[in-house]
Amino acid sequence: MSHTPLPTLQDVADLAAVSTATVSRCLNKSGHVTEKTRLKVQQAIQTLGYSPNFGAQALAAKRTNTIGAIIPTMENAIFARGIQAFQETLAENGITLIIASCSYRPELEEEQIRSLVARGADALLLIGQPRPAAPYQFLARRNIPYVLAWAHKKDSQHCYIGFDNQAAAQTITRQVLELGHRNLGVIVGLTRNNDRARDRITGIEHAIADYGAQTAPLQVIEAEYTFQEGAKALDQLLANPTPPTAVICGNDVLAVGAVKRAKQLGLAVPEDLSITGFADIEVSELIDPELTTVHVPHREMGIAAAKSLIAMLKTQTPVESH
Amino acid sequence: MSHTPLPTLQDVADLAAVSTATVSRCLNKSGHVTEKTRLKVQQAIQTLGYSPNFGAQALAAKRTNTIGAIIPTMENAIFARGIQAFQETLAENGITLIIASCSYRPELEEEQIRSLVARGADALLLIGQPRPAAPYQFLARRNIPYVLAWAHKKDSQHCYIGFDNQAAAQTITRQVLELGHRNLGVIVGLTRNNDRARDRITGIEHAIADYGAQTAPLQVIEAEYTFQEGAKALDQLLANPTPPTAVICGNDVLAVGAVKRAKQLGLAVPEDLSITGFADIEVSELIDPELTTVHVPHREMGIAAAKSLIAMLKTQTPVESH
DNA sequence: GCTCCGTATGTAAGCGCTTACATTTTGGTT
DNA sequence: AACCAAAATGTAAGCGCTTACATACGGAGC
Repeated sequence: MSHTPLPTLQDVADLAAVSTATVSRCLNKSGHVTEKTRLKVQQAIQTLGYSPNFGAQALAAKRTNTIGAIIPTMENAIFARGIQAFQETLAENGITLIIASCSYRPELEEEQIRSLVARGADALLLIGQPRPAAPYQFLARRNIPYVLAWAHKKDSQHCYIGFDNQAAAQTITRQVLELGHRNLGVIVGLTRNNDRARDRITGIEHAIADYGAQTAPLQVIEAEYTFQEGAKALDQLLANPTPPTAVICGNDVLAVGAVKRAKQLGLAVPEDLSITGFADIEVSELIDPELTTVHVPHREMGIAAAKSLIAMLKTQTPVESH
Repeated sequence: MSHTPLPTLQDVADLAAVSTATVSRCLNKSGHVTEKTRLKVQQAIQTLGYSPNFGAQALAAKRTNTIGAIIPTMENAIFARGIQAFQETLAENGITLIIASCSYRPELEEEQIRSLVARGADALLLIGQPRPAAPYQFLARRNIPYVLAWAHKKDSQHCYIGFDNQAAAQTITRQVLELGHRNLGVIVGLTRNNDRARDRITGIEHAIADYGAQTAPLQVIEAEYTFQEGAKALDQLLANPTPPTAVICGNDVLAVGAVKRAKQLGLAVPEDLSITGFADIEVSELIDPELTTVHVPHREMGIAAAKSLIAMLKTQTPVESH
């Protein structure tokens, strides 16, 4: 397949009988251009089928209108939903999203940060908090704004978009304790490289401490993000000589797995065994009885993250945490 | 925050006491460079903390090592899983993914195609088939390779990566008919702008025709991709004076919703009412009894799509459909 | 020691756009 | 009609990189 070369700004300028600068000004809605010339230019763009060259634009303007996101994985419904909203909001503002996934591996994430920046990301969305200083320095050096989403911490230099996992876990645990349970079990995601999971455990522990509850030592089982692992974890908890009467799960997927297993074992939920979830993906309403779970506004977080980054890009100043 | 300007190729060249061409050659692993000078250059890059400017590179090299994908939405687990695999495979090959979502709206998709190309996508992944000629012409004009994923059609000029929805639907319907059912109901996703859903209906109809089945007129209900809508659709089917004894669902989400509703109504599944799913997202194993569903290799499709595009980019030639 | 050739390196011309600055046009005042 | 500020447009200098082409180098063959 051979091609006539694509039209350039110059071609448009020639056809419209104006200078390249004027065409550029039309395109970028900057500067003052008469309605008349704007029309001439638009006409020319139409007939030529012109569309700007990305590289040239990026080179000359020193920005790409591109924002990068590095998430553990898109397969997790939690991130998928938030990222979808993030992307929609960016798109509304003429910004393209580039995505990398790091499979919960920090060293990979660090590499991805460099890669996305090298690819021209003007700003970055990162997930969670624990991270060595190097990547932050790298971003600071290049003056690249970023937000830390799905995470929360007060009094930090970073911009967080998220909610307080610890407080939320503490609340739901307290509810369970109010019901009279005094022997809890916990199933959470892998805490290695996942501060969200760790925060939730802390919240649970605090709630228990508040109530002076927990007759037996608190059992905490870590499990991968699948139904099967949730089920296996429940087996482990129940194998204990003094099995818990209530199980707090760190996310809905584990909770659903646990509920399913409990029913297989002939246990009525919540009569025989109380189980709670966390994170509000829609599977939680599927099982019977519907899961008691913590509501997390994923879409809202995605939208907030996008807005913050856009604001930072515009003002070149950091924005307050949410 | 103020900054010393970032180092450029020229800076590296100066420090290493070579020309910019040589540095460029080192970076791109092209041309012949002595081991000795390669080391000098590497050294210089290290000490300067150099990393190439994306825009300049794109402008000069006329490619971005970026591939775009336009999917209806990431919130649908089907696409999330496939796209995740797609992205991983691209990353292994040093290619970045840029994503846009079109919410099942074709006019938006057309706009996104232009947008991603303008953003420098070297190639594109599109979902499904029905699409006016304009976008294809646009891509041809710019010599941008693309694949049509999650779709399938024989003897086409396009490269498809997918499976035959019609055949799959026909197979599962046949299984149901083999069980003796002669009055089926169908719940599918919205067919408007969704050739996959349409193909599935066709497959179901063919199977029914093969068996000369269907005592009553076939009821087909379209429903949005949510559990609730699946449940509502089941209500509609059952409202019929001669309600179906088996329900074929166009996707697992609808099927799960239908199963849940059936149980609420006191119907045993599959004894009183047989229900099948389609697409194999993991929710289908959640409900009890586990759904009979059509297995779809989402990850494999994502990987295949990535490989095909990379190949097309390398050879500048289209690749055969899968 | 000289020629010749293949390989390593240097030179410099763009790639297509943005934007600071220079110039022209416009239209309201006097 | 002449003047002038403000608005519109034009001019042209890069942005940082790749790559075709030119040049330098170094050893084999005579």
